[in-house]
Amino acid sequence: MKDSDGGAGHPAPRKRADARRNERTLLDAAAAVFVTSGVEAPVRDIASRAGVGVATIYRHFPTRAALIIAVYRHQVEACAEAGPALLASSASPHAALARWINLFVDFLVTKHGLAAVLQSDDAGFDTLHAYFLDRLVPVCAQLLEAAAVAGEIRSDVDAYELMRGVGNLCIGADNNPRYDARRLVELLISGLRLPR
Amino acid sequence: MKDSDGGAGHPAPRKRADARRNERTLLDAAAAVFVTSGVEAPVRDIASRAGVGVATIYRHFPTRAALIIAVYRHQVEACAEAGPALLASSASPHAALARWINLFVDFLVTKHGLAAVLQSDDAGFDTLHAYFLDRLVPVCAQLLEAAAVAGEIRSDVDAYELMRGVGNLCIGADNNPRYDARRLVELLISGLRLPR
DNA sequence: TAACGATAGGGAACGTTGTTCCGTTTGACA
DNA sequence: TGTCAAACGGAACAACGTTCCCTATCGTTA
Repeated sequence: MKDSDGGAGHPAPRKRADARRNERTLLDAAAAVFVTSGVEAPVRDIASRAGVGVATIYRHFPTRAALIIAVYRHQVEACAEAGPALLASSASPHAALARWINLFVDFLVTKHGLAAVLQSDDAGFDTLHAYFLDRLVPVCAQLLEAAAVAGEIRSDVDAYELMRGVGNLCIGADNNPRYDARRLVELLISGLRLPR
Repeated sequence: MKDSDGGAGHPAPRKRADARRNERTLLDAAAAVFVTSGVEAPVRDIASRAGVGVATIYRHFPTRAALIIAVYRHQVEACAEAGPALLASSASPHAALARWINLFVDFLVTKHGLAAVLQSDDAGFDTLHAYFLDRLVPVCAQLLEAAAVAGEIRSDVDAYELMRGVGNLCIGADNNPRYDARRLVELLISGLRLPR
């Protein structure tokens, strides 16, 4: 975790005012374009929406993954932090798990194309991949562990695999009335129950 | 179903010999390139592998979807026909369903990138999408119906949704030792069981 | 067998994307 | 106010899908 601005950051020479202004402008523009055209919208679209040149995007966000991470960082953090909270407030670990997964699914299906890009094996998205996984897999693992200890689910489920699976199920879930990712994820989660 | 060649096809003026030869050559080249570079390999790669110009590809296969369908048609047909056979030979409808889904998963995970393209909302892949769905959803529906009648699974599962879900779970399953689509699909299928 | 017309082919050309480069502008500080 | 590094804009490059047009070839017929 690097200090973004506040604090006594010695090696952070503080960027120029126009640079910081443009960074904010770009984040807003990207967020807006992502909503309408998906996270794979052309770079030029984002640039022109922000009123800057394309090079400015690359200067601030060296890869598209970095831009996507910056746009959604807050929501991912919130999701990650909700895990322990749900575990504390829910009736059972399995209920907490189910609700947390729902949170994640809600996040994904409302971000046009994000789920698809998240599973892409394009090398450019490696850091995006890594960020989501690093942040969320441990939370998922904690919930799985608690539910397993409580004897509610089988104990041979890998958190990484489950997160990938849930992410996959969310692909194409937007604007398709015949495909409801939530329902399938529920099915998957109920498949976690101890066979008997 | 249109007659490919044999039979008394009146409106089929029989293509020129070089055209038929190139079509076969292209199918072979495409199959080979798909194996090494995935189904989204550059058109030029396929053309040069076949020793023809790019326009020749478009003349025979107007869209990439058409080419993919042509390459995998046999295997898809075999999978579709295996459904009723499994239903007849398995101990229970649920077992038949599980085995049939496994067949489908095995097919998908061995075709580099096919699962991803199958769920893509790119308009160019609509016909590919439609072909797979038209051919396989009815088979799946039949198996689901039989299992539901036998009281083995819940009856509120939509075949289309299940097929999409299984297809989604297969995305990125190749060359990733930490992600086993088969395991997750099994979880999903076991989630189909009647809650009790 | 030679000539002809339609069929099919090859590769250049076009449009769209991501990415990089370079000359110009601008903010920060003395 | 002058200087200079930081930041900018847009042109330029590369890779891709797709189309176009001229040429080569096949099948037929005289």
